[in-house]
This record gives sequence, C-alpha cells and structure tokens, in this order.
Amino acid sequence: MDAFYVSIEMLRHPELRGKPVVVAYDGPRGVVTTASYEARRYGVHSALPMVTARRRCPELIVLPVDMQLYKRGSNKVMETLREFSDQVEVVGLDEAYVDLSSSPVPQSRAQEIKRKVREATRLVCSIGLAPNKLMAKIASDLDKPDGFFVLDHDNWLPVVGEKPAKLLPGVGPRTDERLRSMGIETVGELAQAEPRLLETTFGPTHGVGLRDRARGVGSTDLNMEAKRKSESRETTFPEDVTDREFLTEKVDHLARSVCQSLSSNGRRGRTVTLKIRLRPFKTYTRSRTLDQHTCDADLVARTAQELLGRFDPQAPVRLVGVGVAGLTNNEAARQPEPTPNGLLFG
DNA sequence: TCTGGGGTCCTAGGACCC
DNA sequence: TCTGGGGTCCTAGGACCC
Repeated sequence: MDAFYVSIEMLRHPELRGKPVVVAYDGPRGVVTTASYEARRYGVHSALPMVTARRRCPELIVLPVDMQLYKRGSNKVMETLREFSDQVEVVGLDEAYVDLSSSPVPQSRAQEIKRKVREATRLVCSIGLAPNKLMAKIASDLDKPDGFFVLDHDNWLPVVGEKPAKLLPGVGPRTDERLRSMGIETVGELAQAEPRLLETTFGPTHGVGLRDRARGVGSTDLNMEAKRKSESRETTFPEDVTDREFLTEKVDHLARSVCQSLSSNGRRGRTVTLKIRLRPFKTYTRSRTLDQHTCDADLVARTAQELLGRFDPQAPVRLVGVGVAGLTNNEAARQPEPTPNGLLFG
C-alpha cells in the first residue's frame, strides 16, 4: 500500500490532500511513521525524528497514530487479496504476497487486484509481479506510487544492477557500510562478488545469502499462518527518568498490558524480558525463563521488577519495555510433560 | 537529524548432559 | 592429569523489517 497510514487519514480528512502530512508519534522524541508524497519532497520520510521533520518542513501537518483504524483498513485490503488467491502471505499491515502462479494471465490478474483494492478501500497500491518473493518485493518499489512493475530473471540485472545494494531486503545500514568498505556499492557488484570474500566477512550463512539475493534468487513459499512468537510493550519517556518508583510503576503497567493481551488471545509464554534504554541511547535487555508457561500478570510483573533491579538505579532511563517470549497456546501449555526418563513405557 | 513501537532471525558463549 | 565430541537450552546483543 502506498503511504498507507496517511492515505487512510486522507479518506476522513479530504481537505488535507495535496498537502505535506505525516502520521507520527508526536512529542519531543517522536518519529514519523508515514509521510505523504508531498511531505517526502521536503525530505520527510518514515523513521525521521519529528524535530528534524518540522525543521525541514515548517508547515508540516501532523496527525496522531490511530492504529485501530489502520488495522481495519488493512483487514479490508487483505480480504480483497484473498478473493484472488487462497495463497496470501500478510507482511505487516500494508504488505502482502499473493500467489498468482496458477493463473494463465498473471499480468491482467495483478492489474485486476489494483482495481479491486481501490474499489473496496479507495486506497492506492503498488504491485510487483515476479517469479519469487524477493523480486516481487523489489518490483513493487520500482514504480511507486500507484505502480506496476514486472521483474524476471532476464531483466533483473539490467533493471536493478546499477542500483545501490541497500535496495535489497536484508541489506541495512550496517551491512551496506561493510559492503562499501569491500568496494561493493551496487546490486550488480554484489552479484559478481567473490563468494569466499563475502563468507569471511559475513559468515557462511549470511555471506552466500547476500550474493543470492543480488542475483534475484528468492523463495516462493508463502507463509500463510505465522504464529506470533513473542509479545511486548514499551514506552519512551519525553524526558529521561531517574525516579525509580515511577519506573517501577511503568514496568508493572507494561507487564500487565502484555499479559492482558496474552490471556485474551489464549496464549502463554515462558521467557520474560525487560528492555531498557539508557542515556545516551544504549539499549540493554535482561531476561529470565520460567519453569512453566504463564500469562499470570502478577508473576510476569514480579519477574520484570526483578530484572529491572539488575540495573544501576542512578542511570537516566529513556525507555523501558516488557516482553514475553516462547509463546504457546493455552492447550499446549497444559499438555503433560513427555515421560521424564525417556522410557517408552514408564 | 538524534533517533517510536512492535516484531523476526542470527550469533556466540556458557551451562549442562550424554 | 589432561582432555573428546556432540547436543540442547538459556542469555545478551545486534541487524533488520514494517
């Protein structure tokens, strides 16, 4: 979906069309989640600190995040996609892979999806059509907004070979930096790189994986029903906090919020993690794995407090978070243990 | 520029077990 | 006295994605 959150907001604020708008967590430490294309012309984009965004565009219109609204919009989009294929992999709120391989005319099918999504939601999307997920994702970015682009093994390098390696999913700022220090800047150069050289820098798994991606090699498996493996809540304070009592209260609240969500979804977890970000912007985690799966708010809150106690009480805290991992469904959590002595017949 | 919130996956070391 | 080879689980950090 193109500029998804902002586009949804435009549906209820049509007077904002054509203006530089962002949806953002406002406040002194907020960042942009989505920027309208007009705002992007000022250099305002996702993840940009709001302080910077306002400096770049003083007349910027800032809307608060309304996640429930975007979730409803997302559901509508995904429903529409499922009319075209029973193979749909949802990635976040605004992205999905649709398997059209059984269609004799995938191109017109894909165009039809664009029309249908616009009809159902009045929102615009960009589609990439390709023989695997990696290529499809990149293709979908090549013609935004309201785009349509087809990639295949023949036009892959001619189209993306000269583009920066950062274009590839999995190549973030750190990997890009390391690649550049090896003299690799483009997708084409990465595709030609010496595999042994990549292996020594990035390890056997990641090294070959990078080169494969640069050559357009990707998976065609769609992950339909991915179960969540962890759940967490975190807050960044407007100003660093040193008041331990305040922090304790926050941690308690976050722990209970996670547990409430877990219980209402019939889930339990075993590993409790406390996350803390100290001045200046260094993040630490401490975790503890319990004997049993739980969604008991008192237990999780107590464990989180214990983990909080491992940090210097003097340190100014920018963020705290509480997470629970190792999730199972309630039924699974209550399953009896397998025979402890490993004997087939006790 | 000064960095949200919610996730996933990978790595590496240490404990522990056979 | 010094020392193998495998496996799993736990913890912490880091890179990355939407």
